[in-house]
Amino acid sequence: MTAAAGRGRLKMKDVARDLGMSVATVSRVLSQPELVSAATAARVREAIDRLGYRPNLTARDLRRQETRIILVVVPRLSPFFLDVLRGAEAAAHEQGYTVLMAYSGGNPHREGRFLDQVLSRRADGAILVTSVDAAALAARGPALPPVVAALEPVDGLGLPTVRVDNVAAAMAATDYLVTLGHRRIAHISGPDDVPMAQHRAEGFGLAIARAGLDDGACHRIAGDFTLASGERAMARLLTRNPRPTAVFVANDEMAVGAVQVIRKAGLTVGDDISVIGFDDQRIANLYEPSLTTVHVPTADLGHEAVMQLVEAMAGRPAARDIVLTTRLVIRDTTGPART
Amino acid sequence: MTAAAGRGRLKMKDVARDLGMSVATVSRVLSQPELVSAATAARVREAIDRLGYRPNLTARDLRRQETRIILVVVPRLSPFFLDVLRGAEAAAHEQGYTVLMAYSGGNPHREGRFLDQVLSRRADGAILVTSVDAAALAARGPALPPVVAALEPVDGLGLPTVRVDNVAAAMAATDYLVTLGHRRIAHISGPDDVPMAQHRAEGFGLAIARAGLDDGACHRIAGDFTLASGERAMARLLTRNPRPTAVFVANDEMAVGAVQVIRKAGLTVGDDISVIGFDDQRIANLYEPSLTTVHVPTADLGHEAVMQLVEAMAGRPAARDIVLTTRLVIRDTTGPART
DNA sequence: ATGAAAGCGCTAACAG
DNA sequence: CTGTTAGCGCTTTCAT
Repeated sequence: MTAAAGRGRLKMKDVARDLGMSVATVSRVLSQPELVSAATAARVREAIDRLGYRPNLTARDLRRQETRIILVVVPRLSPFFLDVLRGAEAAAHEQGYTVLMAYSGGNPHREGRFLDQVLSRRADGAILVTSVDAAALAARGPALPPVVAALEPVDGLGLPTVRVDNVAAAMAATDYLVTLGHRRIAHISGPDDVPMAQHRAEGFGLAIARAGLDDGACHRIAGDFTLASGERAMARLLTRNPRPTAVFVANDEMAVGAVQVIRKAGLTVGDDISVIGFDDQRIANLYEPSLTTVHVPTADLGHEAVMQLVEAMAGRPAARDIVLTTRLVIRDTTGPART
Repeated sequence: MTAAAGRGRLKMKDVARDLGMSVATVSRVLSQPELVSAATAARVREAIDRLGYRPNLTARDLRRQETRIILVVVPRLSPFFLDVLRGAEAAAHEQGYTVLMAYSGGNPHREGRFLDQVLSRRADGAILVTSVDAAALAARGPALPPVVAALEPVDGLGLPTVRVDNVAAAMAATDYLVTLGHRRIAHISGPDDVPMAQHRAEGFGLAIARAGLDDGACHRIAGDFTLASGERAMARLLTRNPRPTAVFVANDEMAVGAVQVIRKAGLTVGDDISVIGFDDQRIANLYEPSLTTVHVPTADLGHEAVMQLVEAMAGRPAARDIVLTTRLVIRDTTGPART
């Protein structure tokens, strides 16, 4: 019993021979049954079942030059990206495509390898749910496969993009804190080299400047989007004197970490210190106190990205840049600045 | 630039012609460079880069009869399954395989279609992180591809399995509540038709019986593993008279829902009512009060499943049934029964 | 060290 | 309606 012995060894030829027919007829029963007489089709199907034949999709793909597979490349396996995937999955199913997901770990090298899978026709197209290094992508040569960027644009390649306006959303969130009377607002950002983090930090900076706040009092500390890094950043912020009265955090995970540290320090969140997160992940509404945060339509992003990809794969000109709307969801971690 | 027009359709033949060589030589540079002179190899690589050539993996797969791809089929896109995927991903990477993930939605039909992908040689093997309908699987014919079941066995097919002992773990959790003096212990289970849910419920029943508790006072209500269903189930349990003093819940999500309902009812969790969850997901430790729960080594399950699959694909006899250990993690939602 | 040629299993003209 | 045939792009003997 070697591995090969158990595999789908039977070929179409074997089925044809069993029936005394040509492989073309068997193939037609599988691909274009309307071209075959009902009686013949029935006989063929019976033989297929009886023999346990399975078509070799690799051969079919090679011949048809398409796979009906969409590859979704995600940088991390967090619930956030899962939501995007969920939306993509639903749209692909509607369109008769199968979604396979690949995990890049944010590693440009691995990201490139998955893109090669598409370039090499193992999938018809790809969605990059990530902020890829544009240089790494450009290095893959002039011949990019059908690719749609989701969440963040990939600079300089003119890739169709489905995203949210992180800069504007971060500004709106910061503005809200200003409206509440806060003057010393800190920002816990994501990694400096991640475009999404950069944009959210940029929005923060713009809002601070526009409000005319003292930039020196508005500290910025970088985390890495994990809860633990949010805790570390907040712990450092609490040592500043005077300490901030509000913190805008670049995602919900870090925001939860920040809230925990604030509470452990004996301070009251939403009163002593206000906190705003980003993404509106499930935990934002689940945690106590529930988190004021920026809602991002993750599933819609995935759904729309697939629709754009399907257009692109069909050779139709896709919209270059689709921006979905975010909104600030006000819950329990924000309140007026105490004077 | 002579290359610009190519648009990803370049074939090996085009590279060979550009160099005045045969395709065999180009192929060797890519697959078996040691058979080619260093000078030739360098020239070929230069041309490949210059022209932006990418090999067609579908053609290669067809010829080599292998893809080095492992398909991981998950029933739901929850963090729980993500953790399993994470472990699988790591192990596959070590072994030179690429993991692609497919989402079945628990739908046996779609599960079958993904299995067909493997049977049809689009992947070398698959891991079913789920509780598949054994009948649906058996119907795929005698020629099953290399498949390993993770989390739950698939009855009657003798599939290699990597799992935890849900029955024993559920018994241990329930026993702990008995030890604390609880006599009216309820169970919020998962869907009746999901084997994992069945096993956890079975363990609960065995523990209740062994402790000689009044079965009529130990209510069972089925949820669907979502937080909202845990809330609904707990709300109903609170209407029972006398109401339970402890609840064993089949996963952490539902347990969190249950805890929220208990608190909203003005009762104290861990004092008025004890709650035990299952899985030890991140939220179990994050939520306040932190959740007493059964730790499941999710990433290890994925890792071990891949290792078993690699063995199976190599034609080596894999272990039939690997059981990883769980352990009860005692946190804040459990306490002695009040007399 | 390199080239010529035979397929991998399937689909799609093109003929009957 | 069904059969014959020519590939899809690549790898791998078998020659040289």
